[in-house]
Amino acid sequence: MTDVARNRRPGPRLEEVARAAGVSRSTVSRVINEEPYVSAKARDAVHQAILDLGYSPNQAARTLAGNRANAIALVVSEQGSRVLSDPFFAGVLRGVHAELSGRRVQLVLMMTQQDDEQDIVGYLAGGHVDGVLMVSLHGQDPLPLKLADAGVPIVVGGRPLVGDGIQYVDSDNFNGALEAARYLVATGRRRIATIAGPKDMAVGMDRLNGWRRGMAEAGQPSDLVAHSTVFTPDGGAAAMEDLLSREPELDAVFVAADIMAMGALRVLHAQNRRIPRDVAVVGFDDLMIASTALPPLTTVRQDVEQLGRTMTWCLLGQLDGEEGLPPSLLLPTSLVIRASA
Amino acid sequence: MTDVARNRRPGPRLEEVARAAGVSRSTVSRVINEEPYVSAKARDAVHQAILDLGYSPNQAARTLAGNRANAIALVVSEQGSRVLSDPFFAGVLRGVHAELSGRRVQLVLMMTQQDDEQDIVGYLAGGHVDGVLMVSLHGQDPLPLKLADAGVPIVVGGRPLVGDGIQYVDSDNFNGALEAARYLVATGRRRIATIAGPKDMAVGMDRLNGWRRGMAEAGQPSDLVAHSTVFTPDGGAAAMEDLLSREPELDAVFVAADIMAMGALRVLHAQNRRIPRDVAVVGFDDLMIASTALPPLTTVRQDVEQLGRTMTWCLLGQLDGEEGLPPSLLLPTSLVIRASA
DNA sequence: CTGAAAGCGCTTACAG
DNA sequence: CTGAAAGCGCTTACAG
Repeated sequence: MTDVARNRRPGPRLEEVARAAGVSRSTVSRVINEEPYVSAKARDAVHQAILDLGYSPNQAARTLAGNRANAIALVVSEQGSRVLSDPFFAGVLRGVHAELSGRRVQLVLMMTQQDDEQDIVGYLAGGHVDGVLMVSLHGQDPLPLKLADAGVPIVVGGRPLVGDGIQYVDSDNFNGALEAARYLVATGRRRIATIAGPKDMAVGMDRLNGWRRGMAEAGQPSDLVAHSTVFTPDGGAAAMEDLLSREPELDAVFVAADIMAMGALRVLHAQNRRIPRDVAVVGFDDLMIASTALPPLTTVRQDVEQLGRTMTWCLLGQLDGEEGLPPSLLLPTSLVIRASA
Repeated sequence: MTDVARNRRPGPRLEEVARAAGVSRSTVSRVINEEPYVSAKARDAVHQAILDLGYSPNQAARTLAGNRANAIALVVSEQGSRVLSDPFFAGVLRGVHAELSGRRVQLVLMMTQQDDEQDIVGYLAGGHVDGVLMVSLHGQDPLPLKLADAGVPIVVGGRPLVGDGIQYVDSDNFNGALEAARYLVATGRRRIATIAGPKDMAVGMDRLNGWRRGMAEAGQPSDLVAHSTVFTPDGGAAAMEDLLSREPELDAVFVAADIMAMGALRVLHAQNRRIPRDVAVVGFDDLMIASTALPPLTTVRQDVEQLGRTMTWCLLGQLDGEEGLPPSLLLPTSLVIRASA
């Protein structure tokens, strides 16, 4: 292991602050932890001493004595480290950080590998963090359940496919897709297809089911479904080709992710279909690339940063023992109408 | 503050492991820390006990007793939280994580706000982490220097403009730009412009100076410089318009960032310049968008993940007190030739 | 509202 | 190679 060098901290200790303020260590501790029942006089003296001495409490000692880590982990369950470039992850991270700012809670970032899941559970259950935020890319991940079983407070981003009691926050993928489907129907489309995501991810299934519901409502067939196993432009392109060969007359496609929509647009262009005149295209996510696409993509926006924020306050709420927290939360989406549909 | 709930860890302690293995706590500690001078017999007994009991050491206690945090911080100095979506940051993070994996060192992510710099220095100098990795987006940031002064081991990603003794790792921006300039000269371009980055960022100046050197070598003028204050498509577009109005006859442009090159391409297309026939375009970074641009962008690739990895082993080396570490490091770039030049 | 004292779970000289 | 004991810097009942 890395034998991290000794790191002598020369700063003042609680003891010195107490002496400078003319109070006991207990009182200094109370002031630092913003506990009630400290006289204004004592509080002021302590604050002044802290300022004068440039005191910064030792977190390890606080954790050890207080049995509380003042840190939460953001665990990214990944099958390759490319997740980090994913706009979804970046957005969540932004939200988590925003929600944490101003609170004295540190964020520890962990990425799971295939092999070290045992270690991870041990570490996270070992009290090194107070709770866990997890974004699970494949819905079947057993980690959330294991952690919950081990008594670790956890909130998952994106509906997990396994684990009933686990609190999660997700975008309302079903209703987002339903709204997209209704919009296509309302604008006169009569042969509407969909490019769906992987079947083992809740996000994929929820969006597909929303679209299906929309078709059913309108009395339209819902046979034109092509699944892509990956959220990539190429996956979208292959699915689009498949759909076109099965039904050359299709006049609309709901693509369950903007990134796949890029591939679908490419194929439609290559086959000289005019967008939206011949084929209307609606995406999902509202990534940056949606607005710069040709033509600019009509899409269902999800607020990923809000997802991160919501996950964070849910977890902090759990930790604070707040009452009346919802078991899970669905965040609204909104249809952003541009030129492609 | 967030009063993070008590988190009773029910797991076994060192004490129990020692009892189960029939040795003293000291010996267990030595085994865990992989110290020499432990008999094979004792070692095996301890390992077995750890396994049987599912023991996971308490980090806070280790940190407190050992005066070592077993954690490093990745500090992102930001003026707005959009950094997180930046491919540069994502790449660095990926590299840091890759290099850390397998070592028992945690990564704590921190983002600085304008107002809390005092706190940050206090925290980081307070022994909560053993060292700091920092990606500083504006070169003038005083934080690296303050941390170094406070005795905190630090490695900066991207050459800082202030602070002499600070170890940094950067891509070789100067030589990358020089290679781009030479390529344009070699392919017969006679009126070569550049879109440079902000003057207060080392990355901007280094790439500009590399281009200048290339012009000087070829005996070509280096007057066609347009600075953009931001690395955005719009910034690149404005600079391109400026250049075109100053010199309608220009036949090449080296753009100091792919993201700005997108804007430059847009303007060139709008003015009906054929690329590369009328105007050759070379970018820098080799982002994803470079290969999907129209036409695919010839660009200087920098390996951002490698940057993150290198920063990390430099820091770990510092912490381990390794000898012969380079004061700073420049990573090679490479010209990726596509269709735009 | 305040202080003395015990204790959190480890590491590390020290002595053997 | 091993163990007994001190100590890391806090928090928290407990008693006042």
